[in-house]
Parts: sequence; C-alpha cells; structure tokens
Amino acid sequence: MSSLPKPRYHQIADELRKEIEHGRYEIGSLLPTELQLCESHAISRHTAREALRILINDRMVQRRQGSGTLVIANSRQRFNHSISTVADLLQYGANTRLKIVETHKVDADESVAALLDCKVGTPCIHLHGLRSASKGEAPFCVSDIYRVAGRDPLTKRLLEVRGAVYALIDELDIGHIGAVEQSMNADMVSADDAADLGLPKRTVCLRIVRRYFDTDGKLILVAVNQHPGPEFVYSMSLKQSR
Amino acid sequence: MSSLPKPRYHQIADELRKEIEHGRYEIGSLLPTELQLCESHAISRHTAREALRILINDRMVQRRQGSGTLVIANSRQRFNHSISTVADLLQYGANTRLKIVETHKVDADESVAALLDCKVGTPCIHLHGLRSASKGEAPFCVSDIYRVAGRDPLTKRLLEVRGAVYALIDELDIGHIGAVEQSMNADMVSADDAADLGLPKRTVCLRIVRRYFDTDGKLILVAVNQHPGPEFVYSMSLKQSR
DNA sequence: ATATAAAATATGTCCGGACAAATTACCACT
DNA sequence: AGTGGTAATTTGTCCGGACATATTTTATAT
Repeated sequence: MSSLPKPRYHQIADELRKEIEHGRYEIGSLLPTELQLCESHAISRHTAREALRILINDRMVQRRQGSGTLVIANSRQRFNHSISTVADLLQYGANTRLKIVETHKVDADESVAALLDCKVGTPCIHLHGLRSASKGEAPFCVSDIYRVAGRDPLTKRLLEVRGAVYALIDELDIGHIGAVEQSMNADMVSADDAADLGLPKRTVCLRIVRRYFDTDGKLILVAVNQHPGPEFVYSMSLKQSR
Repeated sequence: MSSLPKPRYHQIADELRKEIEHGRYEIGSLLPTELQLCESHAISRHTAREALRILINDRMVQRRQGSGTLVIANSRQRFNHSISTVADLLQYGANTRLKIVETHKVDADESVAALLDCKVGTPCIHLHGLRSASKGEAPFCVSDIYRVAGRDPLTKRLLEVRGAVYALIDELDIGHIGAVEQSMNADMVSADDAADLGLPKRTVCLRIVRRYFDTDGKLILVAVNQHPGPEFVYSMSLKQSR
C-alpha cells in the first residue's frame, strides 16, 4: 500500500531533521538557504520551501525574511516526556469511585468521531458516569467513556457494566495500557451534566480528555472527564531536563 | 506600524473562517473547491491553497485528495501546548511574543501573597502583558508576572522592561532555572483582560500558574497565564513506567 | 436492482517565473 | 571607531503550468 516513495520534500525534511538531531546544525545556527538546498538536492525552490515548512511545523526552526532559517530546537517538539506515568493515573482511578449511570450504543457524531478518530456514523459505545471520592460523597466529576463497538469481549464487558467501579481498567480486564495521551481545556459544563452535579448552568469546568492506547499503539478507549469550578486544580512539576 | 494590507491568502482565510463560524459551512460540510475559490476571488490556485492551509493549521478543516475540504470545527483550535520539561517551557517562551503592557510595584494582596508565598503587604512587582504567536497577530493569552521586590539586579531589570520580549528568562538574564511548578484550572477571564483580548465578558479560560525556582529551590517569580476559550488545549503523553 | 468499470472531479506533488520586503554585508565619510 | 547609505542576499507573496493520485460520480453490464 505505502510502497511508494515519500514525497521529495518529506525526504529532505527528514534528512535535515536528522542532521539537526546529530549536531550538524546547532541551536542558534542557520540551515542552508533555499537556494543552497535547490542546488545540493536538484529541486525547485518550491520543494525546498515545503521541506522547511515541515520543520517549522515541527517547531525546530524559525524563518526570517532576509535572514535565513534559524535552528531553535534539536528535536521535534511534539509529544514530550511524561511528567507523570500511567501507573500514577491508574492509581488515581483506583482511589475514586465511578458510578456508571448510563450505557448505550451510539452512532458516532462529529465530536465522538473526532475523539475516537473514526468516521462519522461508526457504531460506538458510550458509558456515562459520575466520579466521587467515595460512596455517599457528592460527585466532583462527570465522566464519559467511548469505544468503537466491535464483537470483541471488551466491548461486551463495557456494555454490561452496572453500578460502581473503582479501577475501571483493572476490573474490566481492559488489557495492558501502553500509553495515555491526555489533553486539557477549559469549557462550560453542559446543562445535563450541571443538573447531575447540582450546579448552576453556567459553570466553568476543566475538561480532561484521556486516550488509552495498548502496547501496539492501538486506541482502546477515550475517557472525557469534566471537573467543574475553578477550585479543581491540576498540578505537576516540570523537571530540569538533563 | 501594521498599516500594510494583509497578504491575500490571509484575507481569504479570515473570510472563510468567519463564514464557518457564522454557520455558512457547517461541521461535516465541504468548503468551496480550490477552483471555485480561484474563480470567486480572482486568485491563483497557489493562493487558494495557502489560504486553506491556514485553516488546516487552525485545525478547522481537513483536506482529502479527490474529495475536497471538510469542515471539522467551527472555531480555531489553537495549537497544542505541549510542555513537560523546563527546556520545553523556555522553548515555548522563545517561540511566542510577550508584549509587556504595564509594569508597576504593588503591595501584595491576599491572592498575590498566596502566589508568591509571602505576607500580605509585601512590596512586589507586577508585569502585565499579552502573548501572541508573532508581531501583528492577535494575542491569545494574558500574562501576569509577579516577584517579591528587592534591591537585586533582577528586580531592577524587570521594572525596566518595555515592549516585546521573546525569551523572558534569557533576555532578562533571570538566572538558572532549577524547577518549575505548574498548575491549571478553569475559570472566567476577568473583565479587564476580556477587554484587552476583545472577548465577551463571560469567557472561560484555562489558567496556568507557573512558579519558577532557582537551583537552590528559591522562588524567582510566578507567571499567571490565562488562555481564553475552549479552543486552547494543553496536551501531554503519559508513558508506561518501567 | 446491483455490481463493475470508466470518466470526471478535486487535491497533492513539483516545476518555473517574477517582484516585494526584510535583513545583512559592505563601503564611504566623518 | 562610529554612522549612514547602498548593494547584496534571503525569505515572502503570488502568478502560471503540468502531471499524479485519490475520491466521487456516471455509465454500462448482468
């Protein structure tokens, strides 16, 4: 399927990236000019610019008219080292109580399709729950869990979930988690969720989306957690990299 | 200063973005083809493609060969903010432009005292600024920087800051950063800050508070960054611990 | 009515050109 | 040595063209 060679500009970008990573071009130094790249690689100026644009998108270089292409990082600025681990995350999950309120199959609308990286209309399962510190305590978080539906045992188990779970990943034998991608943004709690939590309608929340991947990098499920109010603070320490 | 007209492709991207935001093109629908844009705006195919590329970078559209340009979001999805080491943070700072709007001495009230871990009434300095991707672009973040005032050279340098800085830590010779503590919560943008950013009053924001410590663990300064809107997403990867 | 093949459509890759704008380098003058 | 002006260099904007590739639509066959 992808037996075709990469586009030329991709190859050149990869080459330049490697050279930067291996110290041929240090941070603060200039890459070859467009014209030099055209000459050294027998390409058009357009192709040279496309290659450099990839490095801009990687946040490895900055370009300035009249000046040149400055190296500002020596590796792709994409996903970076964790500041926490999957084990930490699983421990957090085990220390709180998730009450599953609703479970059903849905056909993915745009937002669910975006979460699960699948096509609109794909059959999915959706678990809706409330998380609290322990039984009897007021919930502090609304959780929505999504997975592409299949005929696999895990989908079946998720559809059968009732009541409270403490360690979702463990109790449902979800399998070995290879990695988790986590993203956060601020938004408003939806009207339904505000009602579930006994909150006014226009309540801000910190929304944390976690995508769980297995050891082969395949997406297992996505969990969307909404923590209402400015009082919920997510803290972490950044280490000095060495 | 920026009396020059914007490049044509920027204008067309802005126009298309507004049309998407106002519902002319719904999520899931197709934008005009390249050829249609060329005809309706009397531009070359190259310029049409540059305009659409801006919308790709905004994460508002996806393009597929043979198919067209699909709307996937109805507002700008601001770039992912992925920081997990001190070096990442310094790099991020160098890649964006902080325009210092206001600098003055204050006596710490309760909230500033809590930030700086000092007593109420302690003399402090406060820098207020706006952060944007580059000169001429709309600010996407309000920054407030605090430090306990002393007779030290750094306090003096901070009080003398004017205009734009790109790498605050480096340009002001702030010294060696040993660690950074970072916390996040969701809140509302203050009325003053909303006005600075040209936003409605009741706009949610992701507030990120960073406390910078030197290598001896002493607090250097605190920066409070407010990123308005649900479009700003902070992401990170969690690794499986070994 | 359904399946398959062919044609049309829409974006992707890559070439070339020209002029504009910003920065750097160089030179002349004080 | 410092300053100002000019020229050279480098990237940015925008035009045009051609062919390749992927998707959608249409036509044809069963």
